Amino acid sequence: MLTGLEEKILQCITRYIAQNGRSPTLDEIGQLLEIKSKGTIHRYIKSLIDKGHLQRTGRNWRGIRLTGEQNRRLTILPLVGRIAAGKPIEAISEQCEINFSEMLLGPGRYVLEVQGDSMVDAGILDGDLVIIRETQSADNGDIVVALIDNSEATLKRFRKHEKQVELIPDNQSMSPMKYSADRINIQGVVVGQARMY
Amino acid sequence: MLTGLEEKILQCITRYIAQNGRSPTLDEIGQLLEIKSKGTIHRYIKSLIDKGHLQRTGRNWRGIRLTGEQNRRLTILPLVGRIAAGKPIEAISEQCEINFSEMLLGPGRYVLEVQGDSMVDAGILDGDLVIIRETQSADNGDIVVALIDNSEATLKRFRKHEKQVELIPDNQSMSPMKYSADRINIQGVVVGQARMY
DNA sequence: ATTGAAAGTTCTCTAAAAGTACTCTATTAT
DNA sequence: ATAATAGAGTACTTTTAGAGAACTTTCAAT
Repeated sequence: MLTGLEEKILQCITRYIAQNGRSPTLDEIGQLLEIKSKGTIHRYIKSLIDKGHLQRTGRNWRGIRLTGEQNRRLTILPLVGRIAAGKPIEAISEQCEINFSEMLLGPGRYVLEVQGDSMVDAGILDGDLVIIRETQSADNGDIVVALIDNSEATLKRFRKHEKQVELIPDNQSMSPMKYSADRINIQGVVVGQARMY
Repeated sequence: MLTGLEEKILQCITRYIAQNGRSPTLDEIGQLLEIKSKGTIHRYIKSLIDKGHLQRTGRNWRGIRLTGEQNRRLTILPLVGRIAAGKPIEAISEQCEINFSEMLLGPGRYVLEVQGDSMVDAGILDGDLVIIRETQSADNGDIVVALIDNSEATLKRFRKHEKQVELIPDNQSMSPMKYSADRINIQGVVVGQARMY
């Protein structure tokens, strides 16, 4: 169980290492978090080490390491910055966090594993997971789970015309298909996508 | 059986944890429910603990925990099946759940926002989030955050040769680059990728 | 090898915030 | 009537957060 400051310091160290490739000094942490006493920082670093979230390499300066052990049940990760080829990691000004729980989970949601390449140009590959929000309607441009003639299911981009519905694969080697609206049932829309390595 | 207020408090705490990743203080609960006395809140929290719907970790601040079931609901979604073009959704035989917490989160991890198209063929698009595990080493084929000459950061596929390191963009219109091994520092490897719509 | 600045360690003191344990009151349903 | 529920409020304890002084260790420039 981490206190507020412990959490802040841990995230600050994680960010610093990600951005600079080495760990910060106590004073640098103090500067980033606007704490003037390095004694205070040290106290919390120590308790983070005791709790197994950090470790020290000998007694070197900048000798803090992240452990990688110790399972915290967390749902929040620090958003450290933007990475683009040929530049240093661009730090994000404010302390920013990504809450996956808030992002992806919610009532009426479920996960499907994607099979096939019909959406590769949208960055949805074979084997990816898509998070679906259950709904009967969709907007133009949404990626939907559509049921055709109550028998086939498919994942396609949705476009509604006058009395027809167009299902568009995001794959240059496949062609869009048009159906009369009454043959298509929307089962849900894609609200997220995830992949593990 | 829960009383009306007990129910309200339990829901309030569950929502707070989902949104903030940590439990609320008594005063915060009071604010959300427009109850002025934290003594009252405390009384109901206590009875919820007695009834087994909540638990406390030690005597910490924000030390309220959800018990098993409710806690798991915050990070898991049901994996319903596989979807492929032209077939009904193929149900997955066993009850299967995707636990995003286990999958993506953990200590020593952080998130970067990807800028640019260097990994599009790997399904990592401009604006996607990648989850990085902090490490100094990588295996061939891993997608890594590499620091070149301690100044540029880049996201590329990693391949080690005898004394050289090759950084390969997954993008047909870009070329791989080779560097002598001492110019390259691995900062982390990609363990996950996520996108929201 | 010496040495001084920078970094880390160990303390003590203070105070604000959070949790705990009560008492007292009002409302409501049985 | 009375028991259960809901709420206010007060007094108290514990935890967390922060400042700062005094000390030791590390590192790099000479």
